[in-house]
Amino acid sequence: MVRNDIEQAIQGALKAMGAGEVAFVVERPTDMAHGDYATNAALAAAKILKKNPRDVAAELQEAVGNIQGVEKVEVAGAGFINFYLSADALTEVVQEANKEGWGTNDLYIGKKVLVEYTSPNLFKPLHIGNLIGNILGESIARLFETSGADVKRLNYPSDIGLTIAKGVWGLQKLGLNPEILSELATAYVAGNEAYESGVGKEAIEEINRALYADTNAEWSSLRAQGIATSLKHLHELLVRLGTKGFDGEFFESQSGPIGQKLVKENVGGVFAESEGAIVYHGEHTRVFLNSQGLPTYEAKEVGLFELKSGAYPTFDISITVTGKEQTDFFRIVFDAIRKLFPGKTNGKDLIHIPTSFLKLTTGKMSSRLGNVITGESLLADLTDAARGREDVAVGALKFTVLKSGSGKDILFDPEKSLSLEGDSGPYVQYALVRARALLRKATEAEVVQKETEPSELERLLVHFPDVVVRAARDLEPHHVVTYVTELAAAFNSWYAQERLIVDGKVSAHALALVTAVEHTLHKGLTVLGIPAPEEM
RNA sequence: GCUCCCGUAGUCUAAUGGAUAGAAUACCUCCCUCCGAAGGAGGUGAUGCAGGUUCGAUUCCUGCCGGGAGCACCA
Repeated sequence: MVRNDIEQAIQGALKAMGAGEVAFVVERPTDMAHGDYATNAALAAAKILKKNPRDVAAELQEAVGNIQGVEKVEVAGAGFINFYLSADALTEVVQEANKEGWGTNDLYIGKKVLVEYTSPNLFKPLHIGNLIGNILGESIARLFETSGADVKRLNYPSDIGLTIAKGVWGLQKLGLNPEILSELATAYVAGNEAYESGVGKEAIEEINRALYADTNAEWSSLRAQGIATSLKHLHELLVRLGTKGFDGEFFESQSGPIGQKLVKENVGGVFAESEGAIVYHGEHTRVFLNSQGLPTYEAKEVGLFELKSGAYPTFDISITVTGKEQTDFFRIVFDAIRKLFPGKTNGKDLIHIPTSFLKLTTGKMSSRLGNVITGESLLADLTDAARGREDVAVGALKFTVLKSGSGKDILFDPEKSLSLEGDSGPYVQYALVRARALLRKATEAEVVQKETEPSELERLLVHFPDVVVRAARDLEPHHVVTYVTELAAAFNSWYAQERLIVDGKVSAHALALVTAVEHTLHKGLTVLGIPAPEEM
């Protein structure tokens, strides 16, 4: 790539000038008028060399000499050096963009990465928060894959505990069918109300204990049937969202006992007893086993790590995607896990990626089911808005979730928040569909060689691989969203001004260009997990 | 109270310490006899406040104001 050549030329020139240690970047300028690449090397070196930045820039400009693929080097502004690619180099980029490996990189080559996401409670209806985690996690997994990693997708559903007991209570009390999802939801709501109001509290706690101990065949059976129904539904919904299947599923009913045992064995070491509970004294104290000796969420994470590292002992990076309110929790729990498993965690990254809250605009919610919007109903409403196209609806939802940095709150107005116009999934999908329609038409046209001026499109395409690398490095899919939106806008603008097919003839270069745009939009959407429709 | 996160056009949002803070939406003009108008061209409009570091600050530091989250037996 030309960028690497530029970097090396600058590095060499700096060295010759006695400023070899200076840190500099070669990046895309904010404005295309400033060229295809720009560097701050002169600005950075000026201080060390005790010279005027513009003079240093002029010297550097001289020293870098000719670089293959660079047509023009200019000094601008306070001391920036701008590089303009030659028409040949841009043509080469278009050729590159049409190859299979376009947009892939080797940032995580040879790394094994575990991405845990979605992780719902199996007796509660899947809500928007679960969807957000799934959407972000899937995109993170794809970013790793496109950067060379061996990715394992993991799901960690909650299949035991008070919530499950509430559902089982409701199923039994109301005589509902655990094989029907809506009845499962009704059972949970009823159980939750009974628990909150106090009338069913004792009965539900009894069920909870019996489920843990597996001492009541009827209750255990209701639980098992409910879990099976819920899991089946989950997997079906995730297919509709475009999530690749999970490589592994670990359940809380497994992690609990394992974590309990591990914590118990390390009292006096990593853990300590305090007020009858077993705690970890980290940045602040957290309870791992409650005073009845039962594992808390913390201990279950310990058990989960044992399960994960047992199934994938050679992992390099372990990602957990959950709500951002758990950020502090994971800081301490990961700390405890490192102390408990020094050998298994040495040299490995344990990373928590926080998902944003979806803030619901008030007032509109009372007419809906309870006070949550289910993933199901959201998708249905969006599909209606998208004229019956679920792939467009999924695109709109995913785009909205992924377009801003992770952890930032999303304001969600069910009536209008998920726009299908402007900065949106459908906008990008539409540009792609247009490009594809054009390419279909062009198959009937005669291809001719014709001189064409390089357009803004080529100059945008250049940066796609760098954008993917940055997104993968920062674990921030929104960089890709921003880029893909920009490319779609540039293509729509091009489309309004230019004609690809004139009198049954197409220029070979223009055809390659449109193909490259199509390919790049497709790759970009794919890495985000957004559907790329043929027509709409 | 302690800790962490966040304040950018009316709204939503981008900017890896860099050039004239970039989009979208809403609002106001235009553009479908022409490869798909879920589109295109143009216009109005923004860094909470006060200091500091730097050649250069939306970005880093300090204080204040405003919002959110977490802080012992829930997950």
